[in-house]
Amino acid sequence: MARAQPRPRTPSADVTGSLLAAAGELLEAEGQDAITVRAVAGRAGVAPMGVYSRFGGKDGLLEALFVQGFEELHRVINGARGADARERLRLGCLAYRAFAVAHPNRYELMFRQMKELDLSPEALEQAERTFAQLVGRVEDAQVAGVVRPGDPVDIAQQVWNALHGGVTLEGLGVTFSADPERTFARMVETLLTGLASPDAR
Amino acid sequence: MARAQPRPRTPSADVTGSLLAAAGELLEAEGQDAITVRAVAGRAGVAPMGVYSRFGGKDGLLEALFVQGFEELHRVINGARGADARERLRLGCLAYRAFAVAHPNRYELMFRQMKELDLSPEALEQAERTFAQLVGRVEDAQVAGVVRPGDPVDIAQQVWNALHGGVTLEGLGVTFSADPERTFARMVETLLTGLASPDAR
DNA sequence: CATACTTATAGAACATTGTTATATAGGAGG
DNA sequence: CCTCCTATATAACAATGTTCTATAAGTATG
Repeated sequence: MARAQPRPRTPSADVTGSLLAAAGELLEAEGQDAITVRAVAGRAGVAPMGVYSRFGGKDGLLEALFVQGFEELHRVINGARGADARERLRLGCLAYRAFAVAHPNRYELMFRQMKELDLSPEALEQAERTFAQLVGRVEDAQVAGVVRPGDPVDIAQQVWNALHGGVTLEGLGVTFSADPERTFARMVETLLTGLASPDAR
Repeated sequence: MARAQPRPRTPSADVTGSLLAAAGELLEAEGQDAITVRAVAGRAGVAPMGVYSRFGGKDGLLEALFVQGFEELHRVINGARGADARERLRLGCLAYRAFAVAHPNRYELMFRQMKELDLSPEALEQAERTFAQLVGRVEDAQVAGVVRPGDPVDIAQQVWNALHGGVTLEGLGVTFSADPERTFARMVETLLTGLASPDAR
């Protein structure tokens, strides 16, 4: 009997995972602008509607990539070990850059989305956990006497400012130094040296 | 035939200036995303085509805003005066932040466009002039003996990294410190203190 | 097992954007 | 006065995020 042609449907049960994986691949390979609803859905083998039913729209998909990114960043920093507190703080900073260099498009997305879309509390919490990691290493360095006393959050913010600026400018390709990695490492040393002496003000 | 003047007849109004002004107003008021070809042309009272005949497209318009921004940033830093070389470097850093805080959307555009569109050599030169300004203040501080010897470009890059990161994170609203301006000022002090001692490596 | 109901998905449609093509108004030159 | 050229306005085109609608797949119910 001549029935109307049935519409092909995706047998895969893990549509959410397929979409997220497709978006991640597009992001790493071609950058954030390559993430279009149609491109992601096409790569995942589903219709564009899937992005809306599963993630509530493109923004939800980007937020999922944002959270993934901070989870990975947290892992990378956590993997930086050192003999003493100063070294752990220093290597944590270098690990921060290593992540950004290894995943430039992901890093860019993480901080661009921070402004463009209003993130859910859960997503923000993941970012805050990563910052708390830095605060913890600062506190350890204070206890060890290699970083001056004072609000560790304020000091960690100073460090984060410098780290973020360094990887951002390097990612933009607007570094004027010949060896950005070395300049970054020196900047971290400069900060640690400056933080070793009491606040001048 | 060939005319002596390339543009013998000017339109009744300064269309180029009107478009640029309209784009600047939209940028400052509503941010970069508000800059659409139709919105800019409408505000300037001309047809969308004007953006293409005058600026070669939206990218040309954004580049003009980019150049304007670096010109203004250069002026603001240049206006920062101080009693000695260290103070001039310090106040230059604070002036950098003052510009970014006063024109957050403009600042964001300046650094976003640096990646997204390939800028003309003239536009890049304006940005490099602004960086050279910072290098000059570093050199003066080296001569005065308040910044360690070494490649001034490398040291200026360290400083610029920190400045850019500070204003970027503040602009994103992801500062964890209670008083971002104070944290920024302290970060500059930390850097200057660290740069006062010879390179540890 | 068969039927009715719910849910998820495919495909099309809509609004907005940057861009390009086409037609027209308004001087400049002869 | 007529013709040509430039600039502008209008319209059309392609891509994108989003919404709408019909229907296939799945689930409960008798």
